[in-house]
Amino acid sequence: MMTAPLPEFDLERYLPYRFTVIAGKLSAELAKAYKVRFGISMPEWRVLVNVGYTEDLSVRDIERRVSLEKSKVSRAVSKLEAKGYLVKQTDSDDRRLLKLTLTDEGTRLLRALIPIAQTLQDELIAKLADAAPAMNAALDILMEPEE
Amino acid sequence: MMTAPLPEFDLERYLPYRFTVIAGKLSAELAKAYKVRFGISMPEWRVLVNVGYTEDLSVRDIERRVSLEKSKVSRAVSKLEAKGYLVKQTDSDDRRLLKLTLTDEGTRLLRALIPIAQTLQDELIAKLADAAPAMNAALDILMEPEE
DNA sequence: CGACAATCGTTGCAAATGCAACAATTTAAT
DNA sequence: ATTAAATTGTTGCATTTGCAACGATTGTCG
Repeated sequence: MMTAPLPEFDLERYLPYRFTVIAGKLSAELAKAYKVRFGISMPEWRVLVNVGYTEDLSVRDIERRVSLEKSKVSRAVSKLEAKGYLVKQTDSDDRRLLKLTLTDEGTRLLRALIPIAQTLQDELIAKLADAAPAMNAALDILMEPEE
Repeated sequence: MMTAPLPEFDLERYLPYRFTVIAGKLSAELAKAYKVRFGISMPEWRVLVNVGYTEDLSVRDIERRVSLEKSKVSRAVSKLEAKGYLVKQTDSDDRRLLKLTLTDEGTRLLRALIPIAQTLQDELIAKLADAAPAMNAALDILMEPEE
């Protein structure tokens, strides 16, 4: 007995799949460069950027801003602290919170990392050419939180 | 002594980051539905789709098509086999290769999974509205393999 | 033919991940 | 004020992941 035919479906054009593949490719390039040359993982990089540009962030703040699970943030922060790139202080107003601050060494590291990220971004934009603005508009829509 | 200021950088607008976040969101929805209702993981889903629509695929074929590491493919295939959704046969022409085929039960499962995926896709397209075609064009560019 | 390289799929193992549980602290409720 | 509920960051644990090594098979080149 034959089973009924499958409905049409093209994985190659399927959006969640496409995003996963592209995200993997894009992050892999950066991840490799950072890991090899600086021993830094993607979660650590994201934490660094956040702490670098905003003062006295907490783990929870970062979790919210960067869609990074708090356990991931916590571990990334601990590693960065162990490497001397940032400092944890407990907030005196609310002692559940941490105040995270880059050390000078952390700032130096971040200043080395950013041009690499920026170059990759520039290459992508160049590759996309005309399509870039429309794509960014689309990404804006997809980034906004569920209703 | 002050450290030099950081170059400008906006993580929120950074493409690899944005893709990672969006990919995570989109896949998470599907992954949860599939895991809860069918006990199927994302790698298993991708394998199912591929085997469902093309005859006698090998592990290597799937790896190539779906940017899924061969160890991931191998494990997904084994799990699907254990659940009775597909069958492995060694290719008689080249006995290093496997010929993967869905069982009837696997076909039934896939037929249940597809509408769920399709609905999600349709919602996304609706949400994107005008931006959809341009975004797909951009994704095409980003999907193509490195030079 | 025969040695050597290449390819396929699997597996071992260390590292990364997700999730729930937890202690510490703060907030809310009665 | 006292108890209960909620929040923050950490950690334990099971699962997943990535990567290299491996056996098995096939291809290449003398």
